Amino acid sequence: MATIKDIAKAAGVSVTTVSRALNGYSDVNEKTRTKIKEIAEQLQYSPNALARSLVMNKTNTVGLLVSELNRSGVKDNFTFEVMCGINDSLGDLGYDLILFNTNTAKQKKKSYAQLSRERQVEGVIIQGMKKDDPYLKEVIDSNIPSVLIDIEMKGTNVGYVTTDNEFGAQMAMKHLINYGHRNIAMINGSDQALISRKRLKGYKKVLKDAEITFNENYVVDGAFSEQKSEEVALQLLEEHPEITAIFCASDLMAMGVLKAAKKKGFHIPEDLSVVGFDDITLAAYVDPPLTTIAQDKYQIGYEAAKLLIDMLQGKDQRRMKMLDNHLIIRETTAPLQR
Amino acid sequence: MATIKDIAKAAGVSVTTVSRALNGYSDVNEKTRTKIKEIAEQLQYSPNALARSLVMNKTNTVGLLVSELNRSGVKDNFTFEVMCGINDSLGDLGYDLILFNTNTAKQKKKSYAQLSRERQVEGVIIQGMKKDDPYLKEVIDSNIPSVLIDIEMKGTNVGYVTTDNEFGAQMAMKHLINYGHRNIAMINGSDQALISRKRLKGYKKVLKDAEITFNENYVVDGAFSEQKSEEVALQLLEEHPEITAIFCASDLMAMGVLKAAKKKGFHIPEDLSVVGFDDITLAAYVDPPLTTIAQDKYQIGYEAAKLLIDMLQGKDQRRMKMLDNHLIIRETTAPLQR
DNA sequence: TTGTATGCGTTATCAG
DNA sequence: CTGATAACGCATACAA
Repeated sequence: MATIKDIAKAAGVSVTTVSRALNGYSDVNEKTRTKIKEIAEQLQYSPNALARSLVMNKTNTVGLLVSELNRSGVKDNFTFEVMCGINDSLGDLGYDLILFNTNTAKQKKKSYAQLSRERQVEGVIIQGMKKDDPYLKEVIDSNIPSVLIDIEMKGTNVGYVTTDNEFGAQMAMKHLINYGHRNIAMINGSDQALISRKRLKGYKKVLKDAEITFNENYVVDGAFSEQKSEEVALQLLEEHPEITAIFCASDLMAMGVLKAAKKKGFHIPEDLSVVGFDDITLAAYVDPPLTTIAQDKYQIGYEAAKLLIDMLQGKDQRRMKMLDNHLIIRETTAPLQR
Repeated sequence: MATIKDIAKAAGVSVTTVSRALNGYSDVNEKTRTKIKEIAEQLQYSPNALARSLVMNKTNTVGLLVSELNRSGVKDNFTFEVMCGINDSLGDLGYDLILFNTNTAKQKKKSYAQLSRERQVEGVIIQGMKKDDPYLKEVIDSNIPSVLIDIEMKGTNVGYVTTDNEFGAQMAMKHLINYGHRNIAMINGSDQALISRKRLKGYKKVLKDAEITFNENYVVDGAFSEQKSEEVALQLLEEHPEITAIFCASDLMAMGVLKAAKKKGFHIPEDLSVVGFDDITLAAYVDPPLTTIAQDKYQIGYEAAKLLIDMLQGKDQRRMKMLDNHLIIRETTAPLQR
């Protein structure tokens, strides 16, 4: 636990000199510097980031706020991959990442600004927050630089990163239309999520372009849940036997549809084509492997961190970043059988 | 950015009094306290954890060091689930978690002790480290309280959390033996991992108990890799057609075996029984669903954090924790066909 | 080129 | 019950 003081004493100089020598200032005798460096090494000195941050008013630390980072939601590795991207990006940029441990109970006790200020983070990346989360308003109102993932909201100090959900949905739908499908249903996530609205928009757009009348009964809410989707899909297929394809706003929901189809004795993809969204790891492993719109989750995280740091440095004025998705054709889609 | 000073000024008292009032000391007039609290609220005050840590010499922060927290290794959610457990546990205990962003290049520049001291963490949890990682020695040598996950090493300030790998392997093997199998192969992970040795030990133990001679040609190295396992399994099944069951030291490797079996036209589980280890999310989704030894990954993380904090508080003398595993029978194992 | 003094925001000691 | 003062480890303006 050697401090700058110990080095100063050992080297017979003042702490000032040590500080400057170690931080590469030019106005220090090279002999002195080498001597100090040697001693520092000997003593296994490493600067106390706390003290430094305190005096410099700069922590080089970013907070990560993940709603409900717990047992649930482990099934899709979305969160984790984003996190890896964030971590790598911050590493490249010389920042550290601190995980905000919070939950609804704690949120009531401490405001967003308090949480952030307490830990003296320079900015925060926020993931998995619902649109109706009370914290969201605080985020916007606070002047803490923040980057939201998949929530398109901007403020003076707030930016976001997302993928092109609308175009992604269009790719999925075009794929189905090209395969001759016309009675295409959609299992969407909750309305609360912006991505749901975007994906619905893409769905409608393609229908319109293909001159297919939009049927609102064809769009049901799967709440981003596998089980819920299984239920609604079962009902949907029951009520509308003419449906030959389903576009799902997430892979997890698509997996629910697959289960529903199996229960009804449907053979996939011959009797029903299914397209998912996300390309979670499971997508390639379910039976049959899922055709889906792949999001580059790692990249989302990487760009989010980059955007945040750019914002901190006043380098980014747009405060948003939209990434491309792409279609992965596996085995849950097939040309329409006549 | 209100500080304790601002409050003191606004309340017309000294900073000392503010500090004590806010920290719940008894020796402060209740009237003064309420007044101070009001002002604090008004000013949206929250204490600067940095300053506090500096003077108290206590950061309430724990570091998490994950080897290669990047794109690779995302396939199994092991790391992530452990992390969730750590996060929750630390939240319960009032600690924060900071992610150490490190890689081999950075490790060369900065020692473990330096890394830890720099960030002033009170302790570190280490996950996914190989036994031959040069950092490991540093961990042991440093006096930084550390908890290793799945590396059974103890030191004055070093403890570990693991699951009962030997017994887990025994359960897997007993299951196969009970099904009548006698020619049971094993695909193990790399020798570098302690868990591999433990699992091998369990494998041998059960063979011995069942009075089956151990055949060293039946044990091959799958390097914890799906692809490598597919290769070695293919060769194994080629050379030893008498084998009717394979115990794999990880689910990922078991998935490789499943692929190999498919290539050979084997029907699972009729022609070959397969047992995995870990119970990663994919295990339930591969075709057919994998019989495996489940580890409670979340719990591993939870206990690791708990152990670390206990160690910090001098509460734990044993410095180790072993968790139970359990067998999950799915559809890759069946009674031996005669 | 080097040293002295000051301050970052907080808590602890001790005197009043 | 309250306040002045020192201290934590470091960086920096200013003086020498």
